[in-house]
Amino acid sequence: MAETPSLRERTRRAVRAEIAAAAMRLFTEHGFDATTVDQIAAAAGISRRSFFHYFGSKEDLVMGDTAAIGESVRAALEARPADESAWTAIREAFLGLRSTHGSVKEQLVLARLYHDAPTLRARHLEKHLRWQELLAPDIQRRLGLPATEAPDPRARAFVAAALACLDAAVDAWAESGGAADPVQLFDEATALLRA
Amino acid sequence: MAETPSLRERTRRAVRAEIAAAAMRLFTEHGFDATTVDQIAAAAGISRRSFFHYFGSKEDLVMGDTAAIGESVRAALEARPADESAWTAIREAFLGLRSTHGSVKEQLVLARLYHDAPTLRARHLEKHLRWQELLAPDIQRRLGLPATEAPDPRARAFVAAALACLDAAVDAWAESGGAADPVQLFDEATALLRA
DNA sequence: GTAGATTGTTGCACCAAGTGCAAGAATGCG
DNA sequence: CGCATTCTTGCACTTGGTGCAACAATCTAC
Repeated sequence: MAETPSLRERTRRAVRAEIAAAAMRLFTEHGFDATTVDQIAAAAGISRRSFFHYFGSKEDLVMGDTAAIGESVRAALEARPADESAWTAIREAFLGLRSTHGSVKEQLVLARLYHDAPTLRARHLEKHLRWQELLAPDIQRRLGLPATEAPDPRARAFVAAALACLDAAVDAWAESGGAADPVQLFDEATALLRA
Repeated sequence: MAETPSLRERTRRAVRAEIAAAAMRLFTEHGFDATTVDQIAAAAGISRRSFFHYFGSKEDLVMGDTAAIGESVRAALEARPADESAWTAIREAFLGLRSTHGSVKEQLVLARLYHDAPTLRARHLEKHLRWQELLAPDIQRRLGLPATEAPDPRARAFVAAALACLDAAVDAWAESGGAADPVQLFDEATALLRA
């Protein structure tokens, strides 16, 4: 099943990983916004132009393939039992996100970056907007709303609210240095919304 | 009460209004992102450099003083009866937003701009992040959560969810061309969250 | 009205993120 | 080995945005 990637593909991935590693080093040291693409390229031993050959933007270094991750969340959501409630289903779909990216330590570093780099925060929120459209149709069904061409605003609001709970939970988890339980934080946040 | 502004202040405001008007004309015609600052400056009969003397950024043309508006929402929220529920209080505080900006027609144009200009959407979401911090303390009290130094993540999630409902409602209202009732849309969205 | 301080306007140079293009170097593959 | 493909790079350009300094306009006090 695992098609062996060509040598070119393998070296390409290796270079990508090297650039990303060099960038993360700089980001954690000087912050995301204070690090320029020129510095990253220099640290990775490539030209500025080549950097943009590997990553479409500085944000891409941190964010990964947001479209693919969004798709995986949608798939996880749609794989939940059809009669499961919207809240439960989206909760379980979100849980799958924990395993997709690197180690817990790396996730903490990323969460910290997201937390204090304004441009990253903005991109993060834009990503959630796209996810909103992606997840809304399934949620719309689970909420008992009739299927429509464009997503029902109520379903969109629901997904956005769930993502807001997720963000708040991850944020609080990052601020606690990894001590708090993000799943519990999420559950508490959603519980309070319904009270 | 109304301190007469100096001549300087009055002309400054007049110029600001002129620039904004010229910009809105270009925005509605070519879109926000496709309109450059140079074009706006040229249309307003000033230099590019002077434009940035009046507005800190292109987004400022559309967004107004976000900090001040956020403050007004916070004030409205805190002015609600102390025993009012979080949902009701924030709903009423949001209602005050309708009267602050121009006519309904202008609001529709703005909502449309927000809807299809990615950079504006991003700024809009960043603005809501700041409002989140602003409104969280009061909501935290209304939710019966103990007061803390940094806002409780549950209160932040609550405010973010309410803002998400507001956004969804305004968005759907704009898409309907002003036909739908945004207040009703908001109420339906929040009701569904609690079900 | 005029002198002087304040404020507004503008051009210039600069930074940072991107993008398109085309030349040249490196490299995988037959 | 040679050829075609791909990688890398430099260069010029766009767009938003900032700091600086010269110059013009205007307000104020005498």
